[in-house]
Amino acid sequence: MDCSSWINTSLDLNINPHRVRQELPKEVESKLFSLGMPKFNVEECWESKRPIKDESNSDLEEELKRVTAENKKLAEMLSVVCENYNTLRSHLMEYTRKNGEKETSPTSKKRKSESSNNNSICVMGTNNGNSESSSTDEESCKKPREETMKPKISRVYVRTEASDNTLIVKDGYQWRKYGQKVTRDNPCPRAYFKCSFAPSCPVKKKVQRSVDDQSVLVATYEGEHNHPQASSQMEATSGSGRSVTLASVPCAAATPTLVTLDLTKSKGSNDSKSTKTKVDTPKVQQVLVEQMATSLTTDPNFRAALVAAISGRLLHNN
DNA sequence: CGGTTTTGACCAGCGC
DNA sequence: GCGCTGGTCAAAACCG
Repeated sequence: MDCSSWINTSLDLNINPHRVRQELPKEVESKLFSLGMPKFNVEECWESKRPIKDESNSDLEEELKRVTAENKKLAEMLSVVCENYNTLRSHLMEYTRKNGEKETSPTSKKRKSESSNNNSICVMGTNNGNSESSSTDEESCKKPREETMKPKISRVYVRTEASDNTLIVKDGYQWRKYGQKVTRDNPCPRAYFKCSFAPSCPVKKKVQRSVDDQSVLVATYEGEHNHPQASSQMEATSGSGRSVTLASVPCAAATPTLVTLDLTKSKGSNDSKSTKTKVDTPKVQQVLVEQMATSLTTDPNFRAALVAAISGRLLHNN
């Protein structure tokens, strides 16, 4: 699989309000650049919007209202983006379902069934400790007979640093490694994990590096957790390592509410539990991600609002 | 000291 | 039946 073309779609608006002004522009600029947006001079934005020191209170209040309105506008745009994402995903599900019908050749053999029983695919990437994910979390649509007998299996692709040799995929749950094996078709060892948060939790996880791209970890989950996620919030807010939970987005400095976009829990309205979700074709994943990125980066309103919000945020925090 | 990781041994399924 | 392979077990080592 050629994963080198995966696109970083992370917005990562988790701006630390206490960060000094000089640090932020580079980070924000790099994030926007990773979205394909042309570089813009944040300093200019900053300078143009920075209030005069002896500005009156009325001006500050007006500025506050403006920033609030921008935040509201951004929130609306975010909801639109989410809707677009769900629409795209439903289209993807429809596409994969049509393709999947042609290749449903269930086998009774245990080992061979593994490759044909992957009904949920997640794609993640890491970038400087921040994580993003697009995921589908569907129920199996295999024959009911098999569905009742086999645990739910999902597969997650995690892009890691090339120098990262660990087989750790931080997904908010607590795992205990119980085995490691070198398989025949992959020189990299496969690690076996059990969920250790709840003793009765039947979920198991296998983690192995991709044969084609060893910077990509392939985590295969078997079963469903029978307990709440233990540390998703902690993982999301810490921003360390690889996490399934998407980056958090604080809304305002005065009220640091976290909006966690946990796409892994998207068993919502657009999900069809009877939809087959075998999405092993990287091209399909790439097209999906590209469409998402394009829909964001080509929207001038979104760009303008984002720039205004960031600069306004800097202004507000100063 | 308790939990986790490591790692060799063991077991079961499958193909020949 | 035998060998190969993937998955699991369990004792020892490790770690905080």
